[in-house]
Amino acid sequence: MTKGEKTRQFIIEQSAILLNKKGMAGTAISDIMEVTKMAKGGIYGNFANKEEICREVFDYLLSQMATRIEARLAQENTWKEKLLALVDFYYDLVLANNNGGCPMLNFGTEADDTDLTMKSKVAAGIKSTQARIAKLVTNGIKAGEFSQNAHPAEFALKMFTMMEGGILVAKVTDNTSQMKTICGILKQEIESFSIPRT
Amino acid sequence: MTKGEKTRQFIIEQSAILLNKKGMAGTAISDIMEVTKMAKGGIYGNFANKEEICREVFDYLLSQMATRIEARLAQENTWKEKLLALVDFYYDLVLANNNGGCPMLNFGTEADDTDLTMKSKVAAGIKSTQARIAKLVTNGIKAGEFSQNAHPAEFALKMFTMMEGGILVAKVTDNTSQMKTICGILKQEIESFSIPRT
DNA sequence: TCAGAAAAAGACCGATCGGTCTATTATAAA
DNA sequence: TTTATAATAGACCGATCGGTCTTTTTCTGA
Repeated sequence: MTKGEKTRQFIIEQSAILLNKKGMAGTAISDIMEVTKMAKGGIYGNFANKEEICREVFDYLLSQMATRIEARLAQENTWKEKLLALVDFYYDLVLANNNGGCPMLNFGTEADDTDLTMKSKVAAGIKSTQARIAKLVTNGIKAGEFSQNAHPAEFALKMFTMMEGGILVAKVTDNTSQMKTICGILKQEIESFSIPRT
Repeated sequence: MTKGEKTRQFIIEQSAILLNKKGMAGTAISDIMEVTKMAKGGIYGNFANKEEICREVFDYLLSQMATRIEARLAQENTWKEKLLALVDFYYDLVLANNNGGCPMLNFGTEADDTDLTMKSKVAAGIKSTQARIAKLVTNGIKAGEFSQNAHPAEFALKMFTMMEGGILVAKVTDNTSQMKTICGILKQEIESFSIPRT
């Protein structure tokens, strides 16, 4: 990793939460200068323009989430436990920390009518997030943990949309009680298609 | 209604979709001048600042939705039909038209970390939207259309969050199929707590 | 240790930002 | 029709925007 690559990564990491909170249009290069304590030349020596910083920050935030999720799920032994842990993960990661919430929600709502490139990046993120959930259900069915009647894609859609909606509610109302209820509903649904251990 | 009040309303109406699409930070006064075909003095003669325009536009978008919902629900006779119509309404209004989507989602995600005033306005909107859904369920229970086991607040939370999440997915992926699935799931759930007519 | 290259600083640029102010125009009551 | 008033146009303001460019500093390999 060259010095340039390190600095580039440093800028991305320092700007990530800022951009996730204030948005792309709401974040100025001067804000990024402030948070990185770098001069403008240092920023633009590593990025062509603001758009590029936004794109890389979004990629970073998504891959960071993915990494943390993988690590968390690896601790669990059954697909059911992994799925339950994933529910908790969203509650913890997105709300407990002061991160600005889910990047797919933030960047997605800002980009949907204005930024085609970012929009398709978010679409890819949503797709793989739902695929991750669906895969856990599918594996659980194969392993005999879940009923054949469980619907992987449908549950993934339900879980993803409720989580995103729940994050919106929690952040706007400054109250996590509804998010807790949502997690409870989802866990109950997971129980409902689980096959009791004999 | 004085001329000033008319112009004020005109500016709000013309700017509403623009602001809902491009966001508060992403919309410049020059954009509002363009869409209203008014000069800067005309805008600032009617509003103290950009924030005030944003606030009034949000109020307008919410009350517009409320009005349309009331009108649509008034056409139905039973609480169940009203509830089913509300599901369809969100699908139609928010996605079919090129409106920029749900203002609570758009303004909420932008404001949650930056704008306390707007944030509490969105919180109020979310609360009353959920209350509207819950009320339909409660009335349905009272009228004997729904089972006593139906949970108004929980269903309202589920429906609201799935809808908002579904709108995000639909807008970002340019595809309404998942939103359709969500509506199907919700309608099925409404059926599940409905008492068959004798 | 030093020379060449890579990286960063910061002055600078034109454009645009939100917002103000005065001159002009439209309105409405007398 | 006149006159006071309300409303709008548009020139203007300083600040800030994203981005460039030259200079200075830092790094690195010989």
